Amino acid sequence: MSKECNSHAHGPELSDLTGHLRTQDHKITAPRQAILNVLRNEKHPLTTRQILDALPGGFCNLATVYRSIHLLQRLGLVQRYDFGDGAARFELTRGGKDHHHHHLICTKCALVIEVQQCIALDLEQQIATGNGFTKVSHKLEFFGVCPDCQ
Amino acid sequence: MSKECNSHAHGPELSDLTGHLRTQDHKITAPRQAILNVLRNEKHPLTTRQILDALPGGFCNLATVYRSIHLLQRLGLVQRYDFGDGAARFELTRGGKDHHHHHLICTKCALVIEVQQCIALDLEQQIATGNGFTKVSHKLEFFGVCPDCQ
DNA sequence: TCTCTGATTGCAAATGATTTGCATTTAGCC
DNA sequence: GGCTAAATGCAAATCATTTGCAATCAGAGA
Repeated sequence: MSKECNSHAHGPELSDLTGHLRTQDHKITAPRQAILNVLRNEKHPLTTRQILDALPGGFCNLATVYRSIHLLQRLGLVQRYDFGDGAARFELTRGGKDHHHHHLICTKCALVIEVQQCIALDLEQQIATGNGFTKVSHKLEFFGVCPDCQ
Repeated sequence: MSKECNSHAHGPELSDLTGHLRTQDHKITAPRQAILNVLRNEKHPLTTRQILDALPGGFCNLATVYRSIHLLQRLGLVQRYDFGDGAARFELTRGGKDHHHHHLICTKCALVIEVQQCIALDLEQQIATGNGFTKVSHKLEFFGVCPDCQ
């Protein structure tokens, strides 16, 4: 099948991918590149099914999307989000691992807005030390009804 | 089967249940009372399966647990939490709807610690007005490795 | 460039959480 | 005590996700 995936690459992530993959004994395959490109063109988290549908017809299997996404997640290139429905969503990690953000999700129409502020980091540290936990992280998402749906 | 469910009732929630249910044309059934009692004796959120297992053998069906939990949730008596694994967890709403809290979960052993502080409420309001959203809520959970698992 | 080998993929079946259709039972009003 | 809509049990359906296995492929080395 024809590769449209890395021909019009833009941004630094594709080279990140190749770099990260290579250093860890993983192969740079067409599905992985294609999935990464889908994520690069999206500004909101996608479910695995949405990723699959965004790939050119029959490009790869849903199982491969799952496996690739998990790999990218392990490498820190992809971030997982949970919006409270049963499905995990994935978004490209942009601007380094430290740049984290949250979302405001409309419970009626599923509109997603990025929330840049994060106030939980201080509390996170406080909670970590207060309870003797290490490697502390947090998940924070906001829900509501957007102007159009009110 | 013998009813152990509301014989040793303690705390205000059971009367809350009966009150809430009655005013909305819902029936007070043995499964609903039993499920509520399980939740009253637990201080951390439970999955539907854990609720079922905590009920005396074969007391009711898993489908009934789901339906009851959803009803209790709609009535505001039960709160849903997501710990990032695939399963929803449910906890009794204590001390009125305003008393909300979060959790610190060990990613190794699933130990759960309640986090009383909540710093997201201010931000929640700010985000609501800033984006024109109404009925804004949020989900915030902390994850880490507990002292025993380090 | 050719070969080799372990990593990766596709497919289909398994798993686990959750929902649903339908016939039967039951709570609570009369 | 009987009636009726609501609730339950059961089994099957649905949806997200994982997994076993045989076929394929990327990339290192000849």
